[in-house]
Amino acid sequence: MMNIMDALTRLQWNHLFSNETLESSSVVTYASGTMLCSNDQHIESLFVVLEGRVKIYTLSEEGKLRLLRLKAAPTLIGDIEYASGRNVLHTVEAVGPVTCLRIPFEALRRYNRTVEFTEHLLRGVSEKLFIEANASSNHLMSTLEERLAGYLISLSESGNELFQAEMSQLKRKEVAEWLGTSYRHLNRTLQVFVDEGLVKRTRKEVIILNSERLKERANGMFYE
Amino acid sequence: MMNIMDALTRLQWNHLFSNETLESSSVVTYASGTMLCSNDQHIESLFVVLEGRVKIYTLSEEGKLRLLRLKAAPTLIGDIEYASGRNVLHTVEAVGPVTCLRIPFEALRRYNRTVEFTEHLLRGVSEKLFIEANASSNHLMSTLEERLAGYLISLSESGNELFQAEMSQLKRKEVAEWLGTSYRHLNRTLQVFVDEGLVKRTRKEVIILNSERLKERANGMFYE
DNA sequence: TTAGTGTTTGGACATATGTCCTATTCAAGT
DNA sequence: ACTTGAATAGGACATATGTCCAAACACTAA
Repeated sequence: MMNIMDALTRLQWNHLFSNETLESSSVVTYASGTMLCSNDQHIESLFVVLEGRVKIYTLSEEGKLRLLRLKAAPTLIGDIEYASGRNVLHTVEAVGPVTCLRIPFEALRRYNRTVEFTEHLLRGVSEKLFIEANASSNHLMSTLEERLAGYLISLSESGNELFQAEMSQLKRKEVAEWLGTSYRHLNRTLQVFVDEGLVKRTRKEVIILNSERLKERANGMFYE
Repeated sequence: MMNIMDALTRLQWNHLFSNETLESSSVVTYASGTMLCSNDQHIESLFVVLEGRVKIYTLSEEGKLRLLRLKAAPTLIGDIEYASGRNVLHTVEAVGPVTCLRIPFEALRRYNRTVEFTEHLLRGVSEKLFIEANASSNHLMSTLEERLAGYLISLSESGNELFQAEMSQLKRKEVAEWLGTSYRHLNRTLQVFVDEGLVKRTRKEVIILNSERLKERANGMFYE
């Protein structure tokens, strides 16, 4: 059983929550595959993901999946909903076992309306907005070739460890979902790069052969 | 010359700013077409748009325009950048004369770190995130036919006055930019609706003939 | 009027991407 | 060693959308 205060201290988030708030909270553990919250549902707690990784996506009515991100701890889940009072924007699912601190919104409203905490939320939400907006622009303005090249480059460049930790080891199908395209088309585009000698493809992985030219293909696209 | 306090009181935003903050601020007026801030630039002030309308968009390096929204006062500009410390996310341009209260970030940092104000920003930013995320999902998951039908329906339904006020009277070209498509393709799709008798098209406007079937075509798409 | 400029309309064509299917390959289990 | 199921690979075809262009129309200013 993990010690909450230690965990929060490690993240330097210990000053964010009042004692009353923490007393109203609980540590929860989710098995792989569990949904912490799902699309359009009501939500009543903030989750502080302390350990493990989560998958964030939206599922449309027709069943299409839009994968937004794989995120490693620490992350806040439910901050957007707490701030806006709306239903859940993106579904969050545990990838492997996940430990979180679950804090009821009610406790936050009662015991935690401090400037520090609110500013923390604000920073987090605006950061998310930046990522979402950029992803959306990129998607709108560039072709899969550019985005795929960008993805491969982003995985290989140093100084991008966070992205790498979170977004490498996606399965091919997940990469397609993340890039917002079909599995078929991802393969097709990969093959183009293979034909041009930019990458080599084994059954398990893609190896960059010519990162110079691949980066040109990415045309400025870079994820972080 | 407008009275700031009156204007803020009318919006019920008077309690948000301290006296020191307001003393560091100034009222500015922009002529139509002026950029309040532009893409990727540094910004040092928050703008409270008190009167007029602004156009929010991003301009890619290649010169492609992505129109996000036409927004009427009251709106905050620069909140996202203030919260995240990043450069400007979206360009904002005056459509017609615009009056704002300009508040230096520095003043906010010094004299305005209250819970009320921070929560106000937080609500605003998360609201923007919702809109952005939905727009982006819609775009990704649906065809222009659905989005255009959705746009037309959204303009015609009652109970959607805010959207109508902000988004009607776009020129055809702007509609295309907003829907994220080419002028050509917008016309093509419009023609499909004409051929099916769903709408009538004069040189200046589009008139809905069969809102029933048009709504079916929208397939749930609705803007507000 | 005439010229000039911007807006609307639509043809012709190229291309990015999706859908549907079928092999093939690999890994895990019985 | 067989079977089964997931994951990879790619053919064939349909379609949504972009690009480039030219004609028709409308509005303004000289």
